[in-house]
Amino acid sequence: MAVTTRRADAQRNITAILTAAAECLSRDPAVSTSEIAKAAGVGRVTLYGHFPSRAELVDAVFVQAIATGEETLGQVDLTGDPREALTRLIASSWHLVDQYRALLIAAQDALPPGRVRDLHADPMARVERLLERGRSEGVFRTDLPTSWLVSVMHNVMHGAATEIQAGRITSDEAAPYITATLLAAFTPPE
Amino acid sequence: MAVTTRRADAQRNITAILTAAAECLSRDPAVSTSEIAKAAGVGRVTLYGHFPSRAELVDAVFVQAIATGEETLGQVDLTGDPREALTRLIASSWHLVDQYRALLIAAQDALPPGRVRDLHADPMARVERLLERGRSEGVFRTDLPTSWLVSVMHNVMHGAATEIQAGRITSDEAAPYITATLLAAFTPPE
DNA sequence: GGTAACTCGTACACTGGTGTTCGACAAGAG
DNA sequence: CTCTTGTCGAACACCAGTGTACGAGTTACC
Repeated sequence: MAVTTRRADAQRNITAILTAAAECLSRDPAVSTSEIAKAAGVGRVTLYGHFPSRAELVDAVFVQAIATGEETLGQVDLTGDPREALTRLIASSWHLVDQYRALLIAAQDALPPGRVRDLHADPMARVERLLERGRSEGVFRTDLPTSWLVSVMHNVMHGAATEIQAGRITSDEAAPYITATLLAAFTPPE
Repeated sequence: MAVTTRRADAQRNITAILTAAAECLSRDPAVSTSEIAKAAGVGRVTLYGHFPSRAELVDAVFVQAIATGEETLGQVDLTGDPREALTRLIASSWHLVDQYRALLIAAQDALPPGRVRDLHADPMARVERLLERGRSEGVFRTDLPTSWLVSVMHNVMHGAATEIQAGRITSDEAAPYITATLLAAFTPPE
């Protein structure tokens, strides 16, 4: 986009809308554009002036969320013992999962099918790489496909987010629970 | 409800609506009442004659689904080695989870909060009982709360349903994958 | 066969969202 | 200072769903 030609206040509003949308969508995946505009301190018309449709706004927010998530995850040390690396990765990523839970739902029913998965490609690849390494070193099981293990990790983390929201576990317990569960699940049988 | 006073054709329509709704909601959690009525071969007005609102219809369908599920699960032999009992339980329940996936979503955003969980109490208790027994026999881990283990089981099964729908695993692979994963995850550490 | 129960289609009122149009106004860029 | 760019609120058209009202027609039950 020709951001350079944009006037300063326009640019300011765009980022205001983006951050407001991120916050609103993370609370309620079905927020109306009106509420997002209001939260951004901007008229609804202005919002539509920058984002042609609700879907494109959600997409932009989602892309941004993935980007900042990637930044965090990129700093995690994935070298050394794969089990310890996985522990570190869980500690960082489960928080993101918890945070962007509702946003993911919003993306899933506002964006065309496949789009969500495409944007998840990078973070997914990171997990896959670590799991593959662990498998080749005999630390993680190889009797199940890597994609399945990734799915299990994903779902257990989401489950933890649900449990927290329901008040059945605390935020502090989540990471250790997830770690204990996944390390056991990924250990080779016998 | 005074089913006895109902005329025969009315009773027929009610069950037709119920089964049609079950099928439609299992495909798309957001189907309109019009489509359900159409699928049941009934006018929309007739539907509203029997179910005062969409929510009550969804509730009725959900109650029915739970009931038939309970019937299936009730026949599973949960005695003997807890690990083998769990394997049998997974074989029966994961299919139900897969089948009623969309219906659950429909229930979650049409029914008052807590209602879904209330109706799940029985199937949940069955799982808990088995896990508790396994724990007391030293076969399942006790370093994590039972409720967490139930949650993990739930989420892994739902994940499998997602993977199937995405075409990444086949229907046949699901049960063995889930079993292998959960048995490992539930095994006491060390 | 009469009657009460039920069904049907059409039509309507209502709700809550999306996206657009208009014209007046404000603010940044050069 | 001027002109372009952007903003604003109000209004509008539109869509899709829910739930209701009516009146004519049909079906089961006794």
